[in-house]
Amino acid sequence: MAMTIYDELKARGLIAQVTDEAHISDMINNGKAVFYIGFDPTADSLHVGHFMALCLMKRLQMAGNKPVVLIGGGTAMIGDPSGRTDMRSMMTRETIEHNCECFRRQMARFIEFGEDKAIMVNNADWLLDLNYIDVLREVGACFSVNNMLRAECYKQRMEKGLSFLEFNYMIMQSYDFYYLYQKYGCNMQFGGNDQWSNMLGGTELIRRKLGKDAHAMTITLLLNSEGKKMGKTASGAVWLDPNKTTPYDFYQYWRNVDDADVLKCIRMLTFLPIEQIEQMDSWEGSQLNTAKEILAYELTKLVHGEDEANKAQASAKSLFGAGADADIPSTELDASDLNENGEADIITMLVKSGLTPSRSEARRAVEQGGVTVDGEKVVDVKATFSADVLKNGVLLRRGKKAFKKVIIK
RNA sequence: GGGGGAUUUCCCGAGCGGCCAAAGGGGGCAGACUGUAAAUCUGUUGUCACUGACUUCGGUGGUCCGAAUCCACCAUCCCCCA
Repeated sequence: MAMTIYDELKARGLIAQVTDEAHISDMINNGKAVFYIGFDPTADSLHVGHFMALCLMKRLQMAGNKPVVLIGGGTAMIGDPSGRTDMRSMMTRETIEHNCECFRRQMARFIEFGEDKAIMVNNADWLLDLNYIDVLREVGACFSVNNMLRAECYKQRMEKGLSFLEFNYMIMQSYDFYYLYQKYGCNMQFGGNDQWSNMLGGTELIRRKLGKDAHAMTITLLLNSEGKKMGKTASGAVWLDPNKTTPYDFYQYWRNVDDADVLKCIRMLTFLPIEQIEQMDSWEGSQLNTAKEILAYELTKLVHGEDEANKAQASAKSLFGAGADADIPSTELDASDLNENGEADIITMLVKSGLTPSRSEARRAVEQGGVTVDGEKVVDVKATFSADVLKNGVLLRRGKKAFKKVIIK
């Protein structure tokens, strides 16, 4: 007989903490859960962490449960201090609203919304109108500051200082759960592992105010073998928005994960059947390269669609191995980029193509032998290429992994 | 409200009034080695018109031939007392 959804989540290593395992597995296995996950619109695109949560929603929705997507238009006004060492900069209302809108659009790709399907709510709709004194009397009385201070999520901040504003985040999140429980019969909350104490605040509030049981479950954070959050690069998060992280870069991010992390990623992020994943478990050495390819392809397909996944894979293959020229992102130069002899110099090409952020860095890259044009290493910083050569486009490569086709109009 | 301390390049962190574009570490980038991995070793890491010039050390003024280093004021943060 088929694996239950709860067992599958567990086998994939997605479940971190639960309030009551027996009860929760019964609910979600039998489609009795109305669950919510909150997303604070702190940026104008979702990232990999959100993606995991969305996948979880999708899995549970497929098992007959009802998802409630909560956009934190109200809580974003406060800022969640969990796991942070400093205060978030305050966002304006306009930014928050803009971000909410971006989230909404992206989510629609993953989750089915509509009658009897998933619903989306924004806590700005109820939090913004709250009256301070009423809230204090109604829910403030249910929270023990002593307990809150003991919560793990505030620990780090106790060292550096925690503003009263942020201290209230937990109360607002708890209030959300309380509100959704009453309005939509939402009986369960899911979230990242770092949300555990905030989530328990909600179940506790519901118990105190209504005498009812509500449940919480957290998703394991996707950490790499060094214990750092995955989905981050030196230049920031790996976004789901193709304008912020191109499908090719997205593909490459996963294509390049450490050996030690591939299987974990496949297990936690893809929808490949678990039996198939078990087989890969025994792979080792360079065989893992295939696993990485699968991971990168599957995820790109989920996020950007099959066409983009194929394109990204084709580009990668043609650049790294043998293979025909495929879609490689290109940069066009125009006459103003040429010198008086009608030639473009290598430094300009590197900067214009975005392969290098400054001319100094471009110079260094060349000096260190990290630049090739059509496979030929460029050693001279002053090297130039004539318009004739560039007319057909050349493949400019910086290091092993950064490429651009450069064409002159 | 009172007292004390801090603010340095992507991050942490050193920095004597001239030898400071600023030690060291982390991270990044590039090279070698590889499997588009890890580990290791090497180089590099403000900008540009690059054997030189220019702009940086919370902000604004000042002292001085000369300031990241001294003074004044402002801002922000931390700690202790209330």
